[in-house]
Amino acid sequence: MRVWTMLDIRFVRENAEVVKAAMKNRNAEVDVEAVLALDGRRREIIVEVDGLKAERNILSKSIGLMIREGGDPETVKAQVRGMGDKIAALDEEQREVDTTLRKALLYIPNLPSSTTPVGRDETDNPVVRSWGEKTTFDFEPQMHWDLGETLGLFDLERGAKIAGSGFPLFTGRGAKLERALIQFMLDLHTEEHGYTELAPPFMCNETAMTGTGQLPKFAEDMYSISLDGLYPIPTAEVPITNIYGNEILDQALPIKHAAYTPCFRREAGSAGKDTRGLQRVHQFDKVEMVKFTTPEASAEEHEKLTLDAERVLQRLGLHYRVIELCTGDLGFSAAKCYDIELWTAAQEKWLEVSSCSNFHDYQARRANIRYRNEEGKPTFVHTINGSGVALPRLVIAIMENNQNDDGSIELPEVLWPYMGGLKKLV
RNA sequence: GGAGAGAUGUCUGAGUGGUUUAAAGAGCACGCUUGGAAAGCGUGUGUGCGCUUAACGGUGUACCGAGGGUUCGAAUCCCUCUCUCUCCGCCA
Repeated sequence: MRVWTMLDIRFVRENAEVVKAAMKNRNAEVDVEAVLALDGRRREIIVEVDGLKAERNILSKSIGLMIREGGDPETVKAQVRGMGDKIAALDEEQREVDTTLRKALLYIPNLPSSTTPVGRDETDNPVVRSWGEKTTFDFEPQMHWDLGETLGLFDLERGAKIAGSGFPLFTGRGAKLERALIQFMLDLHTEEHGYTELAPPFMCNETAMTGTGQLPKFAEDMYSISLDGLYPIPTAEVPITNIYGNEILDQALPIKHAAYTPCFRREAGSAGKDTRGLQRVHQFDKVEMVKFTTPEASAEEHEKLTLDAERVLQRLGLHYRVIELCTGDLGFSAAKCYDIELWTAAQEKWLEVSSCSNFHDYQARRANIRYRNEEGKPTFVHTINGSGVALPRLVIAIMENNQNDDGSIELPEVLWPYMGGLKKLV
């Protein structure tokens, strides 16, 4: 049985202290010693049971021979039957140990990259770079929830009526703006950045959700359709990464995919925080980029993917900054991560619109995605993904930064063709 | 939702309880042959988990859609499930 590993169990065995230190930097409580004990017992059992099976195979063959030659195999049969009982017992114990070990391993987060800054929480995240400048107003700027209502771009009350708070209903030109932004971003990534577009399922099964690391630990963050064992996706990362699950890829790397999907998040535990308007919602649109690379190329491909996301914001003329998450703030599956944040001049704060992560081989191990290295040996790929970008906060930034004193909103020039020539929301 | 057929290695495709140690063919790799190539001939050709080895390797075990079961022994028999195809029903 393949014990799913997020961390290479051999690596953990040989570098226990490194793993312990990494978990400490993450503020993650992980019992490495318990894992090592299970691993040790597992290997003991395998040595013993494989030896017994080898013996049994030889004896079983001799029984076949005896029968063919007219001998009486009953004595040997009885002997082998006894061995069978012992084998069954050991097999059973191994199954239990495997299950326990696998479960423990699934709850261990990835090791941060050696280049990830060590820090305790989000206050230790360094700013890597920024682009553009803060908008200034010579009038009192309005918030997007007021602008949107006045201009008829969305109707949050009616959205809440049919699905609940946090399920926005876009209307008229607001709905068209969503579609325009999606199309603009997909065109940019496919035509200029070399990504192949996908239109994946919007629901995934438990295996896929486990492959990318959402399950088992973050089940409460996900919606679930228990009757069918499905989960509405929290990000396109889940379906896209898992399409190559249990495969040995024979195509050239990197593989680069981009896709639009809606995203569904319960946002458990964040109730009431920054939820006004479109800031934090249960369903939102997003264009996602996913790459599969060799370990050698992953660091560079991660930087490039981040730049691909930034290009979206540059074309839209929006002021942003890139921060790097420190070890204490890093997501569960990520080894290294840049967040891109948009400035909104009305609320005067930064809004996260993209998270660009390098997972190293963590997801590839969980989902079993491999390629053949130069020696022809199956090797886990590295996976990288990032939003390119998420819509609601992007819409907020466009609305709040581009507003005029009469409450109208200037649309970025790159969107004009996608809005049927419309340049301004009045 | 109902009925039927099917799932074997990189591919095609044999295999209904014991030299299956998964036939055969194709493909691929290497070698021989050749001025070079083709043909021909020969050799090799998966994955996981262990043990062993400095390494190359060696060795054991498991894997014939998945998971259980029967048996001394399962690709083969039994049960459950998944997926694919065909027909019917329903439906955008």
